[in-house]
Amino acid sequence: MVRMEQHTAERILATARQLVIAGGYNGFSYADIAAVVGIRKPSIHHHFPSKADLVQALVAGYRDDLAAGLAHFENLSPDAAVQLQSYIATWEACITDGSMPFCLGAQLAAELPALPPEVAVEVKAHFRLLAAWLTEVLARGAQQGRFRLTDSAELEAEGIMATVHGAMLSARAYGTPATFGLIVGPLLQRLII
Amino acid sequence: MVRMEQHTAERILATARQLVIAGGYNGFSYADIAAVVGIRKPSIHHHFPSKADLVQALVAGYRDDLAAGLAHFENLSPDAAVQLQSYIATWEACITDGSMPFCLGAQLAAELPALPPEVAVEVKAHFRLLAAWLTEVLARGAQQGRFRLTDSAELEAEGIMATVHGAMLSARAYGTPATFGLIVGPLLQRLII
DNA sequence: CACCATCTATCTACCAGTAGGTAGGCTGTC
DNA sequence: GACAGCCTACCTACTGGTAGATAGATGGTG
Repeated sequence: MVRMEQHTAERILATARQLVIAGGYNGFSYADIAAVVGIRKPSIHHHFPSKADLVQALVAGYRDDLAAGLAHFENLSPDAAVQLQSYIATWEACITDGSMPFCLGAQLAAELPALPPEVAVEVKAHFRLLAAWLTEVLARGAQQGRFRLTDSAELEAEGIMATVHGAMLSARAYGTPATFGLIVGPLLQRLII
Repeated sequence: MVRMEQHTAERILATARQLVIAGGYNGFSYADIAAVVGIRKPSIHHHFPSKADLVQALVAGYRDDLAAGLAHFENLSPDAAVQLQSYIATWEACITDGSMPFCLGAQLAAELPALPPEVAVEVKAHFRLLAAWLTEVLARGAQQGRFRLTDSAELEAEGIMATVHGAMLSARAYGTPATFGLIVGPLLQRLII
C-alpha cells in the first residue's frame, strides 16, 4: 500500500464522529465511513473489529479530548468564571462554525436504551466527568467570590449541563446556531457576580 | 378478519412512539412494530405507505396531543404559575413512571440532519409550538405578578425549554428518573414570586 | 332478497439493497 | 519471515418496500 499507517484509524474515528453527531449510532454504517476515508469496508474491521468497538473507542477518545480541553481552560486562568466562560465559548464557536454542531455524549445519551452496553458505559462516564468538572468550577468560583450560587454546586452544575445540552438541541431544531448563545448567555449572567 | 378496524393504525403508532423514544428514527424497523402489534410486516404499509409517512404522522399526532394537553392546563387554572407547574409535573410523572421517559420531539431533533425532510418539518413545528406556549405563559404570569422575569418572555421560554430537554437527557444518561425533578425544580423556584 | 362490485385489512411470497462481519490472499516494511 | 494494512470475495440477516391473493364487510341495483 501507498502509506496510510496508523493515521488511518484516526481518520476512521474522525469520520465516525461526524456521522454519529449527525445521525446517531444507527445513523451510519461501515460503508459510509469507507466511502469518506477512501478504503474498503472490511479494512475498517482491521482497526475496529465491531461497530460497538469503534463507537466505544470514539466516545472514550472524545472524553479524553474533553478532559484535556477542561485542563487547558484551567491553565488559561485561575479565575473560575473565566474557566466556565471558556467552556461555553468553545461550544459556541464549534456550533457557530459548524465544526462540531452537537455534543457526541449528548447525542448518544438520547438513544442510550438502544446502545450496546459497552458504549452506554462510556456515555455515562462522559456525563459524570462533565458534571464533576462543572461542580468543581462552581465551588471554586463561589469560594473566589466570583459566583453567586442559589443551590449546591452539584445541583447548579447539573442545571448548567442540562441547559447547555438543551440549547444545542434547540439550535439544531431551529436550524439557527445563534440560538445556543442566546440561551446560554443569560445562564452565565445570572451566575457571575 | 376478526375485526381489528381502524384501531390497528393507532396500535402501530403507539408502538412506533415507544420504539422511537427508545432508539430514534433508525432505531426501529417495520419488523419490530409488526412483532409487537401482532400483524405481518407488509400490513403496516397498508396504513403507512413508507417509514417517513409513519413517523411524520407520529410526530404530527404527538404535537396534537401536546396542544390538547397545554389547553387542558389552561383550563385547570387561570394562574400561569400553576399552568407551568402542571406542564413540568406531567413530564416528571411520565419520566418517573417510565410511561414516556423522553420527549419524542427532542429525541428526533437530536438526529434532525439525518431525518427525511417531511419528518424534520414536523419536529421543527413541535419546537415552535412549545416555545410559543411557554412564551405566552411566562408573559401572562409576569402580567399577573406571578413570575419574576429577568429577560424577555421569549428568551426565558427558550431557556426553560432547553433546560427541560437537557434534564430529560441527564435523567436518561444517569439512569435516574429523579434527576429530572432535581434539575427542573430550581428552575421554577427562581421564577415564581 | 339475490347478486355483484367494491373496499378494507390482512396475508404469503418475494424483491433489491444494505447491514455488520468473516476468510483468505497480496504486498511492503522491519 | 513475521506482521501490519489493505484488498477481493463472500456470508447471513435484515432493511424498506412490492405483488398478488384472500376473506369479510358494505352498498347499490334488478
